[in-house]
Amino acid sequence: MNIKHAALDSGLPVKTIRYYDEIGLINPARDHNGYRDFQDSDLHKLTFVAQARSLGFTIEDCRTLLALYEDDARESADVKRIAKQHLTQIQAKIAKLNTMSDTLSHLINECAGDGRPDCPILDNFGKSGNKGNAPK
Amino acid sequence: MNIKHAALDSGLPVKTIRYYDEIGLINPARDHNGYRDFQDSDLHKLTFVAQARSLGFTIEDCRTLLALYEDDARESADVKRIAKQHLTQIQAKIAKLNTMSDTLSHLINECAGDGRPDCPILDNFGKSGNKGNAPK
DNA sequence: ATTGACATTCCAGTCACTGGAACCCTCATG
DNA sequence: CATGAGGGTTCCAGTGACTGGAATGTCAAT
Repeated sequence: MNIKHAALDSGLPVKTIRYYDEIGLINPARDHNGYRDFQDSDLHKLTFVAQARSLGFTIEDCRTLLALYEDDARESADVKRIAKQHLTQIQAKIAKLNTMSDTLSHLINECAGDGRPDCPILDNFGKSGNKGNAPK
Repeated sequence: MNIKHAALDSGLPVKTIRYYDEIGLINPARDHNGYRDFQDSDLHKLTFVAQARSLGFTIEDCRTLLALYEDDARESADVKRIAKQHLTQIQAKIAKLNTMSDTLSHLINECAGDGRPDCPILDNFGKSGNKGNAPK
């Protein structure tokens, strides 16, 4: 099966599949002409990674998860731990975005949005308010 | 005022301030020795950008917003429009993350997380489920 | 022989920094 | 006066996960 077919089947762009090959997530066979030749097992891996990526797992997580997927002696606890960690990160992101959304919504509501220069949004940005930030 | 002081005052890392100079967000004066010398106006800009960035605005948005901030003839409608667009993007991200969170929570709940290999999380990843994805 | 649709590799760019190397300046101390 | 600490400077490379483009190769059909 050629790469275009693999792309259509997995739902991934051709470029991305080549990239996954380059970083060693997959390792499809090659034809006499150097073209990649995808087997069902390669397709499964691509689908797997596509699913994991769509849930926001990093490539490195995908690598680990793929290894577990192929390991008959795996313990589901390992998978669950990775998933839980990732969920925590997602929820942290959501919390941060919700804070942003709230602040921004409030400012937008206050802003007349007309032809005059007065603007609570800009006013707010001009006032520090984040002095406590640790610059690391 | 030296860069370290500007960093403490603005809550931004020194490196980031140099970067903002490099990309032309700020343009502080220089001493005889080549050191940056920050005025109050530079500090205001840094604080402004720090605030906008903390709400997730891109650097390019910050550039536009800074220009509006300094434009006495601005129209608040311009600011509001940018803010609204950004809010929409934030909310789209939140929606996507919520979907991820829901799916992942569900899978985690189903997973025993013990020493056995059976794992609904991996099972789910192995099953396409995203055939409809447009690879672009 | 040429066209078109495939495929390949390699290089550069994205975004907003961040780390590190190599070096300069200034002041206080021994 | 040499040295060291603690500022500053520039430039280069790396991050994550692709994405775009150029230059080139392959294959079947016209």
